[in-house]
Amino acid sequence: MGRLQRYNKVETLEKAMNIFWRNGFSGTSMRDLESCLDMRPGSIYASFGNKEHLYKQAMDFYAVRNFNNFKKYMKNAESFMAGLDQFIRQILLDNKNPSTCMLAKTISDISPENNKLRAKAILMIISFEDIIVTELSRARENGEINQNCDLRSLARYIQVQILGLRSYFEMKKEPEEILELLNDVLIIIKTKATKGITAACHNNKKT
Amino acid sequence: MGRLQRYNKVETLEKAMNIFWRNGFSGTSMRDLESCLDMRPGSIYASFGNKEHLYKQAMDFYAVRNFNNFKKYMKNAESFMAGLDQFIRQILLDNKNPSTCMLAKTISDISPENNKLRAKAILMIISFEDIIVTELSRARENGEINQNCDLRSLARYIQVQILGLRSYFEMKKEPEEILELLNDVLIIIKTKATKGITAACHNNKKT
DNA sequence: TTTATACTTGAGTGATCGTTCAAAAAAAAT
DNA sequence: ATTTTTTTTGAACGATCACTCAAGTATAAA
Repeated sequence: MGRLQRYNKVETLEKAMNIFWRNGFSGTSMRDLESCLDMRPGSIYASFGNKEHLYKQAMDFYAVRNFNNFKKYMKNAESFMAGLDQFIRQILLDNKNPSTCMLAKTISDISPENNKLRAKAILMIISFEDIIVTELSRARENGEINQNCDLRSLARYIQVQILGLRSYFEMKKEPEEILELLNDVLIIIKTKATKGITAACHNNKKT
Repeated sequence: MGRLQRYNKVETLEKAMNIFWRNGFSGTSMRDLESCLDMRPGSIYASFGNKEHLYKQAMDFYAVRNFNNFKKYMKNAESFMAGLDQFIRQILLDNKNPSTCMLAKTISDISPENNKLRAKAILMIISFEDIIVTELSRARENGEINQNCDLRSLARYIQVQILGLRSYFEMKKEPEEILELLNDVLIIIKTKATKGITAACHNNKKT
């Protein structure tokens, strides 16, 4: 039956995710990974293939954990808005991890030659948008959202808000500012959802 | 008087900015720079110091160009909102450069050890926020903005919107979606500016 | 106890990294 | 012409990069 595995694959992937998330793909060396995972190169390559493949698996780990987190908050909350509030709040107030989305970071980090990783990240961001749409349509059935509201369009808007907040608070984390901006953003999402506004004209649109 | 300089410093810095902006600090090698700038390593080091110093100068170049661009649009437009519209539109619809803000990218890219670069990027983002506040107060004098409006807070909100849009459209650039989202975002900024809303309570705020 | 199997180890691979510097080249001054 | 000054050049440096693989170690079956 051979020697037993010294490393738990899930725990190891979480460690890899943390360091990749913080330092990026090209900012993380195999030697960084060796000390972070407490594994020698041979073991890493035997378990995860190469650096790129390990990054892919770390991204999968990140995405699945995030998607499940979002669904969990949505399930437990009394409304879509309450769930969204809790979900974003937990991300922004967490000081252990970067506030920037790892998928967004991958898309901007990766040089043209590694566009396999880029493409994968894009697919996963779109998947998350699909999940938002699913939750939105459930919320609409509960009467939380206007019938005329374009859910896909609203989901895109929500994505922009989340990415904006996460990107902004990567530079400074002052709780009062976080909560004020989060509050602003949520009020407007709620207004958009209940009023069903999509494409009213603002004054300098020439059409 | 010695040999004449073969390279124009400004043009060279622009090239350096472009490749750094696209590939990031650790994603760009000196050899990439050598071929992009058409300079041999000795010349690069003589003109710009080392890689980190060159990156700093490229960031300065980026920031100054962006700040001036913003001011130019504000000066030429008939209103703050019209200027903001043109400014963001031009960034998002430009296909030659990444849509992500180079400063935001620097902040998320850079590993803890290089936090000189990080700190510089943060300072410059805050400077941009100051410029927004300046333009907002001018707009308030023109009666475009409510007297009760907290300009610093609104500037922060605008930053989040810009960062969100730029991050989102780094993954896909579909003009209709860009224009729709930009329109959505601008309407809400205008509403916030004219109504002077700051911190109304949304339904699940427990205070 | 021995054998077969599965996993870990870490020295070592060639390639590429950021960086240096002596020599060559091009201009002005003598 | 010769010298002086400034810039460019590119081979070469040690360090680090991602990665390999033969040898070592730990388990279960025979």
